[in-house]
Amino acid sequence: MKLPRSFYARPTLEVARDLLGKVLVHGAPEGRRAGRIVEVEAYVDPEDRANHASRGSTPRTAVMFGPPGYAYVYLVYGMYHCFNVVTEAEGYPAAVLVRALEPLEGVAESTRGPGLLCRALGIDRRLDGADLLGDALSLEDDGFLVLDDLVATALRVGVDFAGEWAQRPWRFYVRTSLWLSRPARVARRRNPACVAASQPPGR
DNA sequence: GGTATGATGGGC
DNA sequence: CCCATCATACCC
Repeated sequence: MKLPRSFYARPTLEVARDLLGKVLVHGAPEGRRAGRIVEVEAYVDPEDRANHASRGSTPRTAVMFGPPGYAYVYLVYGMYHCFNVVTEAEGYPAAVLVRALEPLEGVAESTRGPGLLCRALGIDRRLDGADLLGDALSLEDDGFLVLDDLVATALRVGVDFAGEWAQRPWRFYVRTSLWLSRPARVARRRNPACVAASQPPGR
């Protein structure tokens, strides 16, 4: 079932954590494309320099100032799109960036990264401002549960320019997933202990 | 294993 | 000029 509006109208860090395990669905004309969310980042605070809305409302960021449960989709580095979920009450600009999906349905390319997953699901700026309770783009709960023990936090990727705000541990991911973004996979190789609990005991 | 760099185009 | 990225080239 689709997540209700009330799911999104909450503190952004709670929404980010709870988005892990939910299913992102693009109801494209060519068919349904879907994946399970395994990695996200929170853009929580209007003062956060990494938050696109920290310089006020602009044509690009206006949707972040609107009601929760809508898509914020933008072009990044001229080549890729990024998909975000607008959170909090109307007027408070915050969002969660979806960074990686486990492919579920109709997916032929990699979904391991925010730009790649948009390409794989066919998400672009035409879906900016889409209502996530609508048919084109939605988030669904299929009953899959991500236990707290499987959730790790880390610094957000690519926001070094944001000064002290870059030090906030506002990235959340399923630490055992095979489908994380490249930065998350590299970090895990450097610190295998972060998946130790997922290894079967003994042989 | 790691870091550096260019593609590419809209935003401010 | 700035980038909420990614693939590739090259070096240890």
